[in-house]
Amino acid sequence: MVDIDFEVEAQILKALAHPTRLRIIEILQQEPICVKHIGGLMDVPQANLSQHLSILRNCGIVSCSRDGNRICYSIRDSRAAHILAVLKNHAFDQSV
Amino acid sequence: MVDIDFEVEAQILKALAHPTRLRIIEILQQEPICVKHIGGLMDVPQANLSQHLSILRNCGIVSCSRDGNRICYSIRDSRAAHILAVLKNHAFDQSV
DNA sequence: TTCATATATTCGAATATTCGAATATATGAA
DNA sequence: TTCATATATTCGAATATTCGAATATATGAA
Repeated sequence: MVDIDFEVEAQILKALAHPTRLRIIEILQQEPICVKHIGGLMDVPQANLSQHLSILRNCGIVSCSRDGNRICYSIRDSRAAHILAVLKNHAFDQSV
Repeated sequence: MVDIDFEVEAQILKALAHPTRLRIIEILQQEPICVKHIGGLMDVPQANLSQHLSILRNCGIVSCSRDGNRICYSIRDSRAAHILAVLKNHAFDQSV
């Protein structure tokens, strides 16, 4: 019995599984944007926002590039945006 | 600034964010199936499997119904299957 | 150089998750 | 009733996550 291992996939989901990080994905989905601007949309302390961005970066969900003073983030793994879209559908198979 | 709250969505992802639980979703996606049969496909101790099923049940991702001795599980929130499908595409926007 | 601005990192306490071990519960058959 | 089978729950130790506080780093402007 070959057990398909969803280790990596689970890691991706774990990285996305936080309200703040889902919100970040929603923002980045519109357009690449710098940390300052993300913070302006989110009411999360800078250090904490940076921590969440780091988690998304470390598993390849987002990437960033420096532009002078600013660091601009964008979505790198398009599955993140797709997953967010699926979540927003909240379609259930059967009714409760 | 109205902060859209992804609390519930994050909970769904957190419930899915485990290799064993993703594997369960993959199995249930084929057909509803009882715990014994799931265990037969997974090499996970019965008690642990039951714990994972409980997590999926508690957030509405799967539902179950008793059939005599057996308890048959099925996917209730179709987003789970969709998210698994998205994960399997592992399509990246840009190359590394 | 010095300073302001933008961003990241480190640390640690609080909290949550994971999983094995032990046990409980429910059903069917004898 | 008793027992086997199927499944769930409880407990606790190990580990991981979260977040604020403090601090570090990088860039641009003066």
